[in-house]
Amino acid sequence: MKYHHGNLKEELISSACIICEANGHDHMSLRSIAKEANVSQTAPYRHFETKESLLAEVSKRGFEELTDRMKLAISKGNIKSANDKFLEMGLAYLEFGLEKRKTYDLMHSPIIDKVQFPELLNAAQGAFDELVQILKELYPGISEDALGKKCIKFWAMMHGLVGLLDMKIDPDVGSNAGDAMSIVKEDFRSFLVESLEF
Amino acid sequence: MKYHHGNLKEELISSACIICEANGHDHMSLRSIAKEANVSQTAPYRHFETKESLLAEVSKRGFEELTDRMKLAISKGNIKSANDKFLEMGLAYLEFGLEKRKTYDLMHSPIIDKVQFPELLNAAQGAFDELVQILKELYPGISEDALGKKCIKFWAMMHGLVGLLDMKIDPDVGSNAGDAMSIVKEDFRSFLVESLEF
DNA sequence: TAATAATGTTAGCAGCGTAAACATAGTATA
DNA sequence: TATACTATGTTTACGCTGCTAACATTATTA
Repeated sequence: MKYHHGNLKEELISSACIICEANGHDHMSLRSIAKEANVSQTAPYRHFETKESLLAEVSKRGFEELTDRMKLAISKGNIKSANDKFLEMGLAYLEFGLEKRKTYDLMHSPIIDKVQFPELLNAAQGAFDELVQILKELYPGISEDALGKKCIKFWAMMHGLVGLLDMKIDPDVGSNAGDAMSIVKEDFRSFLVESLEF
Repeated sequence: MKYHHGNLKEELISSACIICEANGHDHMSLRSIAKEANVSQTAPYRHFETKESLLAEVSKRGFEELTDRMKLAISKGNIKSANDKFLEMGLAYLEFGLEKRKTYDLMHSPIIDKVQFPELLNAAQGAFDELVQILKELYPGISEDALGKKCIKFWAMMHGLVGLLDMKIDPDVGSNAGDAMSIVKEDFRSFLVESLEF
């Protein structure tokens, strides 16, 4: 076992991501993360000023994955119309929120002051921008003001939906969350279609 | 100073409510609450099994206040149409969320497992039921299924809005949040009106 | 009045985030 | 190559936390 780990920062982050999704950010200690990496309790402080800044990194990766999923969803070959893209993106958002619920919670938790972490703010903005793009396609020629309001409305709705659906899904489903998702999917599709007609 | 406090449970709860809104639930220790009530650190354990159960009580009161505000908003003398009621209720929700942001965060925080606190679940349902009532008035003869979807949509939107607006309000406004609110109010009104036309 | 239940205190445990002092290894410069 | 410097690790320790156990006091009830 060598004194210098070599890749500790990266390992701490990915361990933190795993522990966060497994236990939730409120049952996650710096010490346990350090232990996972076979390193002393205070070693993380050579790479992160505070626990919060490590959590900020986990949150940032969450937004990056969310953005990737949203991008992927609208780049499938068979998706052509802006309407379909919007639906697929909504589903991708919902899927991420439900599959990675604990990470999603961290991403929206007030324990991290996003203003203090510009890169995190940036990553969050990246996901939001995907929605902006789709809505621009969906409502060509829409004014900036109206666009802004539509974005907020849909973003708020999707965010709220994750919270509500999570409450409603039978907790017994547990690890078999994929099935619950497929049950929800069709409902969500018609739900979003209806929203478009709002 | 008498040995028995007489009204400790109640005082602990109201102290907790104040501290929560002042510091946020994540900067709130049982010990500090006990100190506030001039009582030993472990005295709260005669009234609450765990810290979580005290927080659950704080959360419950939050939902009760929210429900009260929603009820009050639609019972004003000059409010007659279902449409106006809906608008006023939306504003009341938004106001509560922004004015009592830290409490609102606790109410939606995953650190409290609502399932373990039926009274809390009940209080949360109470607020939701207010929305259901208004939407029933707004869409008379609507099917249960369609009603459910509309409820979720609006609830999700309002919840999401609180999160978004809180991000956008200039942090410098600080204690003068009332002014920021009045700026937001008119926007929100037109925003909700537009939503109704969705 | 005596037993019991309710409600308080004191002492102490293990876990936490974090700071300070020190140890070791890799890197740049002479 | 020797030496200084920087980066990255460890050890130790502090004060705070939620919580338990054992004990003290008061209120209630038989």
